[in-house]
Amino acid sequence: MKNGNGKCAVTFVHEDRVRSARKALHNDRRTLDLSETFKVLSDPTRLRIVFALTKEELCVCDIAALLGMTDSAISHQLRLLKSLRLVKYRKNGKMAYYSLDDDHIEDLIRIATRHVSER
Amino acid sequence: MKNGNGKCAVTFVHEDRVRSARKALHNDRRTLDLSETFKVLSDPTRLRIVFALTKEELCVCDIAALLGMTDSAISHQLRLLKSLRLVKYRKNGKMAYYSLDDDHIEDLIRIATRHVSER
DNA sequence: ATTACGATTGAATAATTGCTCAATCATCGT
DNA sequence: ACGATGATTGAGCAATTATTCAATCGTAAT
Repeated sequence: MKNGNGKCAVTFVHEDRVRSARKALHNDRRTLDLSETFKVLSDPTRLRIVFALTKEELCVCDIAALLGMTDSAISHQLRLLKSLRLVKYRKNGKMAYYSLDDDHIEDLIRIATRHVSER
Repeated sequence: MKNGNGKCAVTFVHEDRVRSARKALHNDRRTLDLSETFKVLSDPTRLRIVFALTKEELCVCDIAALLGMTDSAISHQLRLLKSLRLVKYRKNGKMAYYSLDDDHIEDLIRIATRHVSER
């Protein structure tokens, strides 16, 4: 008989290892928070925004000019970055000045850079 | 007249800052590589797989049992993780044993964890 | 008050993505 | 050789997502 249900025969699983590995799992809330943090950095546009903000405090308009995109597109992405606390902003008159909110972000980028440049 | 093209009036951009920020941008290849690395960690299922593999070397079947998913779904995700060199595997008979390929991954998770747990 | 402009927002669209299902491959045991 | 099993693969579907477009908000200047 074919093993049609897409699951392995339970008796052949390494039960001890699975039980041990289970301890390394986080709760759903934590797992989701982590995945969202990585997700916000998983878009090239948002990454470029972050790169730019490591150097300078910029307004929406600056970033749009720098990346050759519309203010609207940038504003949408900044809202995401803001909601996950990667960037913060201050308002001055009509302008909104954005900057990085968290030192960890640069660390994340540094390590990921090391990962992609090796081998 | 309304500013209908979605762009700011160029004369009001902070040209000096934009020029400075431009230096922080990476080339497209590097930016894309980085974003893909973050993207592979941006899915809860893949994150759980990585968590599990920090503790134990596991076969596809083990991971499927641990996460309560089909072998197929896990295999698809492992292929992604493998293609971005987050995991490696060795074959032994019918089984494929997966493990983490890179120390940086655990660093990434540690720092991201710090980010989400603060504040 | 009116006008202009930087910024934000919501709806719509096109593209991407995670999973399922079914088929297939590779290997082991008989 | 054959059947069973772990693993892989491709097509297809539902859900998510990045950007555009148009409308709107808030502030500054006249």
